[in-house]
Parts: sequence; structure tokens; C-alpha cells
Amino acid sequence: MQPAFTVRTPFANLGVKVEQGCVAGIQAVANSLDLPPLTELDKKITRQLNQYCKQQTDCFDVSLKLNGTPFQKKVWRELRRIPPGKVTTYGAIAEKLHTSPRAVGNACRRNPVLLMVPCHRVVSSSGLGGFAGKTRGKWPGIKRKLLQHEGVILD
DNA sequence: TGTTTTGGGGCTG
DNA sequence: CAGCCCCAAAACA
Repeated sequence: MQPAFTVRTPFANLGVKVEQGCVAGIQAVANSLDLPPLTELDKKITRQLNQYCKQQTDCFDVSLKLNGTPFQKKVWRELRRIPPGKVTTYGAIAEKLHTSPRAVGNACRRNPVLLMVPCHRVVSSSGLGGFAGKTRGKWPGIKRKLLQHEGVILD
């Protein structure tokens, strides 16, 4: 089955199947595509992603070595403190870091690990906000589904 | 609904 | 280094 979209991680490309308004399952694209065999770390990530889909909670205990500017790392570190089921705004993050909402969105846009750095839990003050670098198209819809999966009530 | 301000990154020279 | 453009925002009229 073709995954609805691909989650980018430092370790592997993982397909995520989205159906009926929630994230229903994860499958490693490696099974169906020409990708190298999964390493132990890949399998661990896959297990944790599966667990996220079942339990709607974060189980990501891998240490991420993210490439980014010092500012981006500060923003990403702040994002990882947002628990599942909670959302915050670009403005609130900006206030904590003494910067501007615009700059926070810029750093979110460059987040390489969706889900593990939960940028989907940051919304605009006047709506959903963008996701995966896009403000239109399917990605904002996926953001919405991830939030619904975590039990967030959206207007 | 517009328009204006905004901070950081990436690019060019 | 400076100048310029791009943005997943926000405030305001």
C-alpha cells in the first residue's frame, strides 16, 4: 500500500498511512520500495512511530542529532517540550525566546523531523498555520489530522 | 479584507 | 560584510 505521506527522519524514510481522519498505521517504505534494509535504530524508530499511532502519545526516546543554526535548535528544543494533546502558538514560543513569531515560524519550516520535533503542535493565532513548509495543499490537512489524533479540539 | 511590521536564513557580490 | 528577497505570523485599520 502506498503511504499517504513520508515522515522524514535522520535514519530512514517512513511511510505513514492516513485514513478516516486519523493516523491509522505506520509501515516501513523499505518493504515496498528500493530502500536499504532497516538498521536496529530504524526498527526502534518504527516501533516508536507505531506506538505513537496506537497510543496517541510520544514515545520518542531517541537522541536526535539535528543540524541547524543555534536559533533553530533553541526553537526545536522548545517544541519538544510541548506534550501530545497540547498546542501553543508561534507568538507564545516567540515570547519565551524573546524573539518574534515570524522567526519562530521560519525555524519550524526547517524542522527535519516531523512528529519527533512536534511542530504540528504550534498553530497560528488566527488559525491552523502551515505545516511541512506549506501553507496550502495537503500538508495543513495532515497537521490537522495529527492534532485530532492527539485529541486536540479544533474549531 | 487589506496593509504594515517583523526576525532570521540564504543568496549574491 | 551589506544588500536583497523569502517566509508555517501578528497587529492593526
